[in-house]
Amino acid sequence: MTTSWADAVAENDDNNNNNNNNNNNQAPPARPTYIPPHLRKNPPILANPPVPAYTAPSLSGNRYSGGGGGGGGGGENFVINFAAYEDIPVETSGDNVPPPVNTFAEIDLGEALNLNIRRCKYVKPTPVQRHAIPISLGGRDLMACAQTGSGKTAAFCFPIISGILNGKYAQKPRDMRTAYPLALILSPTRELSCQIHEEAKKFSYQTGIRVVVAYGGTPVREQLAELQRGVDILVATPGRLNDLLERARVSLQMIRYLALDEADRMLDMGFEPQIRKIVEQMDMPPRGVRQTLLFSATFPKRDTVQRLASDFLANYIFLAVGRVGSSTDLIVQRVEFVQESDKRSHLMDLLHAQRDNGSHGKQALTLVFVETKKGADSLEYWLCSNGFPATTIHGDRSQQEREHALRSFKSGQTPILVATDVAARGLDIPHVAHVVNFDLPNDIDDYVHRIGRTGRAGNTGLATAFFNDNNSSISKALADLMQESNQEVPVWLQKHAAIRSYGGGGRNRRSGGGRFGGRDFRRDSGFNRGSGGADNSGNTTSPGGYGSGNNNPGAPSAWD
DNA sequence: AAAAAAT
Repeated sequence: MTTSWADAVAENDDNNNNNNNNNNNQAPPARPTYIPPHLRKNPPILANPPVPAYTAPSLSGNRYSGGGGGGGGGGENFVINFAAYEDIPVETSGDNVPPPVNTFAEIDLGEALNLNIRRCKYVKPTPVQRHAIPISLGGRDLMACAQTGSGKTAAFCFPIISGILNGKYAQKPRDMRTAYPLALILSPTRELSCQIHEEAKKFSYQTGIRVVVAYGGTPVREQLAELQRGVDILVATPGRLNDLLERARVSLQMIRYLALDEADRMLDMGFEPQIRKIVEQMDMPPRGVRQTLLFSATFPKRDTVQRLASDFLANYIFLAVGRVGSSTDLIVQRVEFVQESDKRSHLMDLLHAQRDNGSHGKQALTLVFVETKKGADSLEYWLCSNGFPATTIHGDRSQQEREHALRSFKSGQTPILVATDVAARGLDIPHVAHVVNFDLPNDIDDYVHRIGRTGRAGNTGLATAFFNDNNSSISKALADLMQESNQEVPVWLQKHAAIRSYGGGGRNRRSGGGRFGGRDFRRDSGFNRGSGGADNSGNTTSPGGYGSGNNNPGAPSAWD
């Protein structure tokens, strides 16, 4: 796997972190004599490391670090088609929304962070970054909707890092056993936490800020050791964090920043109690005292947003970044009517055809989504025994197996990955040529997430769905979505959808029906809208927003 | 109903 410059230094850094121990050797919460992390470490801040070739700012390309998931792999850089998102619809609402910026230079993120941004070859902020960073730097709470890969991680990491570097916080309690992070980033899957951790480490390089990750499925010992060396930013999944909190190995009383990634998913049934326990029932400072940033890849349902916002946020700003209509062309979506019993042989046909079309002897990466963990295992077995090298990732596999499967897939060693929805969100897997929805999800947002694993970063992608009568709940939403993204909708699907919609059956429409607009439910406050954020003139739109053929904001995007 | 997440 490609090892980026930042990965290499990050590893070196691990051997050096005993420099940083004074993190915890400090007196109980008092006021100001806090030593910012970048001063703890006896500078020379950023003296040695070579700044790799720095591409001059360009309007057409923004280099991206692909964020190595699964413990360091995949840090491939890829280029995002920037022109495609100059015209992305953006909505903000709330009191006194700070105006967006057009360049990183306009924001004072500090020298160290600026240098790291250049090292990561981030040339120009993405739309979500242009809006979210000034809002966060302004100390405001934020609810942001933007798809993964749109630069969300940086959008919440930059202000957190900058805030910690500039902050004058009370000293951390002196405590040998307990770690006192200043920022907490929660995410719903282990692999996603890994990915965020990797990125946050790159952004924090040589700032003295310590980023530690904690997630389950792996021995707790090493994570405890890392925590004891000191932690400023803790990235975690809820289960393991709760465990650490109960053991009093982590205290949240110093938390200044709380970020929830995939916030809508985090409040799913089953997750919510864990999150609430962490946020409301431990020792975390209340909302308004800490700064809270919620990021969601899809537009959360109305009641979810309201609950989230009213419980976790204080005087927040709502930000929604639309999807790129034009990039939809990069994903060709097909739907085929396949009976349950024919699915396997049909998949086989697809894979054969793909192999015959041959991308230069190398089989293109194919990601196959199924509904159940059991189904994933049995399909993997069947594929393997039929001569198609496949592996699988789902929640019943050990963490080791999961990470191995991901690596093996990414490297092309096993070019077919059978996955449950654990892999649908957030995970950055470059070079997926084909996404097969072997089993369609019930929720159209999950479909959008899944197909978004392909067609990334300017590559074309193919998404094939197997549809049968078990999927009628999604037919209307699927047909609408395909229509919106200029795909060919089979007549049989249109008919199916028409039956569903007759008499108000279209309940499972894209969450939030009118998609853009009307999603900040504090209708009484100001409502701004800007196209690409160039102007943030405070225009008031009627709820429903982008009705007038603007640019197809409901379509899925390739750069999700 | 399924998936994810602590041991």
